Amino acid sequence: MPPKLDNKLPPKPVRQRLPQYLWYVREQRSRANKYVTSQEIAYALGITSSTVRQDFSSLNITNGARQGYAVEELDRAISNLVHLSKEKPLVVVGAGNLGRALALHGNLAKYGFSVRAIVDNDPAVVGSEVGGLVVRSIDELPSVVREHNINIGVIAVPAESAQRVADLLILSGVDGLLNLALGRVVAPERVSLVHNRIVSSLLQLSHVMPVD
Amino acid sequence: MPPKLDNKLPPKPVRQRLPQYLWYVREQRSRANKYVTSQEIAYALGITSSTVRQDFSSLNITNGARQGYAVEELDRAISNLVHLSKEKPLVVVGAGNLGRALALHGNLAKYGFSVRAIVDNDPAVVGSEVGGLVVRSIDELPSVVREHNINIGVIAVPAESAQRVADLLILSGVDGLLNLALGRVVAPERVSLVHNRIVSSLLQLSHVMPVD
DNA sequence: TAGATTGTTAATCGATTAACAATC
DNA sequence: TAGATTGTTAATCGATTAACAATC
Repeated sequence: MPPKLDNKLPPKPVRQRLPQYLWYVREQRSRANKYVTSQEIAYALGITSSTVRQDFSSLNITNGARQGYAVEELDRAISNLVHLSKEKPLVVVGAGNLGRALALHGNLAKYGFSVRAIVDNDPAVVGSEVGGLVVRSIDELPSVVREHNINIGVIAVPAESAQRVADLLILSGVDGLLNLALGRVVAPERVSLVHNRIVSSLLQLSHVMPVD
Repeated sequence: MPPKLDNKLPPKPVRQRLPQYLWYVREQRSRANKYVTSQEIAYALGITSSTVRQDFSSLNITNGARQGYAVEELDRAISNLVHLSKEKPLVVVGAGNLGRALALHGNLAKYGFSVRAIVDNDPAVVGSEVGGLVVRSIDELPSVVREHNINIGVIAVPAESAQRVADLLILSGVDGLLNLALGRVVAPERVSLVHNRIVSSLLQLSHVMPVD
């Protein structure tokens, strides 16, 4: 039996926490801290140390049972898991405020994401420049995707067009979608789909629905 | 015993779905559909009809056991629950790309959120205009919050400053925080806090961590 | 009424937490 | 070694789903 070749993806909540783990670990590293315990991490992220250990258990790192996790090794393990150093080319559909903000968003690059193209359906916008990229027509989407080996599409269009754009992206060969629109989007099994909606987040603020 | 005065907040996952319910219901309304069943809603949002009914059960609406829910009544009930028509003033901290996109984001208004002010700590940015608002200095935050009766603060600054900004917002009297930064943010019990991180969403795309 | 759909209880599923023996 | 911290199993918690009697 091989060592431990289970190539299973960590469950969604774990994947959600990975970027924060990474951020915290780097923070420690930049302060020249060599070790960090599950308790410290837990406190910093507002979760329990048990969750931290549970999450890390699949990481296949050396057991630092006396002084906690070795910062450097942790960094490497997590970075590796999220393919941090691998370029992940993406296209932004919709050159409105949100689309532009995303294209200019510096943090994406830090995690290996690279905005390779931005497209829009408004002829008045096509041809204008956003962060060094010329906005191209949505009609060119298929060729743009092919050209740049893009496999992630970001949907930053009004709700009504979200599904249409999704279909077009999938047709163009993308296999991952980030939907920023409120609209309904469905995708076939083989395409992974994540929703991120600012308005929903705001409505989650519990005091928005006061008990009084 | 009074009718049913349990003033309990719906659980977080329900709150997450409310905007989507609302969006779908309005969609139907705009098509002049009078009734909608839990099955139709479920299909549209990619969840089960059981979840839909479970979520709606606390809504205190008339039982439309034959033809489903009355669109108009649903709309009213959900809108009411999320205080859709009530103005919810907010301040955006950070006039970078993300902050500006948010301030210009039309959808916020549709849900009753109103960006009343935007502040930044960079003197070069203070004084410039974003969507009809003049960017003010972060030093003025307390008075800005008081002036406009703001109770929601949006954190759109680099990770390193996130906690500092949060503290300042809380001190200024805000009781809800939306954190868009990757950094760690903690807040006292009485302040509600929600995180929304684009990078985390992107990393959730499962194909970013391929099994091969 | 008969048929369809809800509202609600109970069963299932999955994630978080607690606990503790194994490890350094 | 003794003490601290991990890795992992078992217990708990909460959300989703299934099922079905109540309702229109």
